[in-house]
Amino acid sequence: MPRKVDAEQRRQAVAEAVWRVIVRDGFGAASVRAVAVEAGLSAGSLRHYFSSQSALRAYALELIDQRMEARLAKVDRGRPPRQVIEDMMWALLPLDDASREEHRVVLAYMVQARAVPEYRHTVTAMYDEALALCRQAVDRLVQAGEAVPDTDAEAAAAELSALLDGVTLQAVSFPDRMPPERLRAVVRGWLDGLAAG
Amino acid sequence: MPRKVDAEQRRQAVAEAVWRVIVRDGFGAASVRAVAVEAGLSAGSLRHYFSSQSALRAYALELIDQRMEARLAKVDRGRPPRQVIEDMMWALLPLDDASREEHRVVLAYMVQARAVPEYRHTVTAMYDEALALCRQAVDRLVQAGEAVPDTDAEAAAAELSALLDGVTLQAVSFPDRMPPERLRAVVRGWLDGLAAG
DNA sequence: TACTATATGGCACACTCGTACTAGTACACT
DNA sequence: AGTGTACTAGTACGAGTGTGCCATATAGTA
Repeated sequence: MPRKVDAEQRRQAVAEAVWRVIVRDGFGAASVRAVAVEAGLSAGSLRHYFSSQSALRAYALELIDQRMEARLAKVDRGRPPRQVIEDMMWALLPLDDASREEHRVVLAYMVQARAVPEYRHTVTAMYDEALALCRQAVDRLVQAGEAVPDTDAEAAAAELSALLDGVTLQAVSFPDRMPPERLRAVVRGWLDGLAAG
Repeated sequence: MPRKVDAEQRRQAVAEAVWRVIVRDGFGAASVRAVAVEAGLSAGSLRHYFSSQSALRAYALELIDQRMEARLAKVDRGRPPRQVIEDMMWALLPLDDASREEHRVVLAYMVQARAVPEYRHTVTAMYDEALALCRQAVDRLVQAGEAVPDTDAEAAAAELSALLDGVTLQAVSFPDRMPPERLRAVVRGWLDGLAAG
């Protein structure tokens, strides 16, 4: 018998199957049976890892949040401010197929969260963290002299946060209109604008 | 019996019922039966106006697109450029409960469009029109001397488009974090920044 | 070798789904 | 008055849903 640590790996594998089904066929298609097939299990077997469908979906959301935070934590902080900030953005923004699919999952949950209160806490926490990150970015750029001193940090952070959500939405929904190079250019352009005043 | 013009009104009323169900219970909850109840009809009766569920959902998307374009067309063009541009933005952005719900519907379709190719054309057209509108806005501001002459209009339009999508997404998903005043402030702040260079 | 916990798959139940079909009603036109 | 069209409601069917239940298999332990 696999030990407990393997059970957690299996739960994660099932959650990743949830992501794939959501990306391929939409949130509503993530039925217990469809996820079980995607994960290579039977529906009855899946229920040994998740006692209900809502528990399954909730875990899949929690896990994607953890994965994104882990990716952000890996960014090397020992570089120039502007470089660290850009690296953080590139770690969070949908610049390749894998992260695009991740953000599609997050967006699907964000939309569903209005009908399913269970998702609201995690989804709102992700927004708050993104906004806080933007605020830190602006503060550091001001402190490093790469932004005009009279910058309204609060307003600039709100604007940056909206800009990042916008390019993310566009890259996720219209990947041919917002490819990685264009996405990077938009973000870099805004940061340059902050420096120029 | 009601004549044809009344039948079209009924179709629109049913489509609005679709919107309400999507906003309240999510896209997947817009079943034929649920929409029929919301519209005050029987499921069998609803099928006399829409031959299938996909036709119903497709019409509900087309109609919301028409409604938004109509709202945009109503903006008075005979005012100073900056005013006209702001008025257009306020006509399109989710600044009250009604337009917030409209954008929730659009966002739901945008997410579903990845699984249902039928929606892609309309949704992509809406994006393209928004981007074109941003491009026009930047051009007019440059022409009116309310933006620095060396502005990269293409890049600025892309940035503005992303910013608008971002504040829309935030106002729709986190209305308490992005209330109308804050949304207006973000947009005005960006336009001011364009003028300042 | 037994025993137990974990894991797996299959089945059954009540429910909802889209849709086809039928019957009945009300109005317009000849 | 008769005929046809538009409309409404209801029912039925097959498919898919979440979930409870149970039989089986495997691996670790006494």
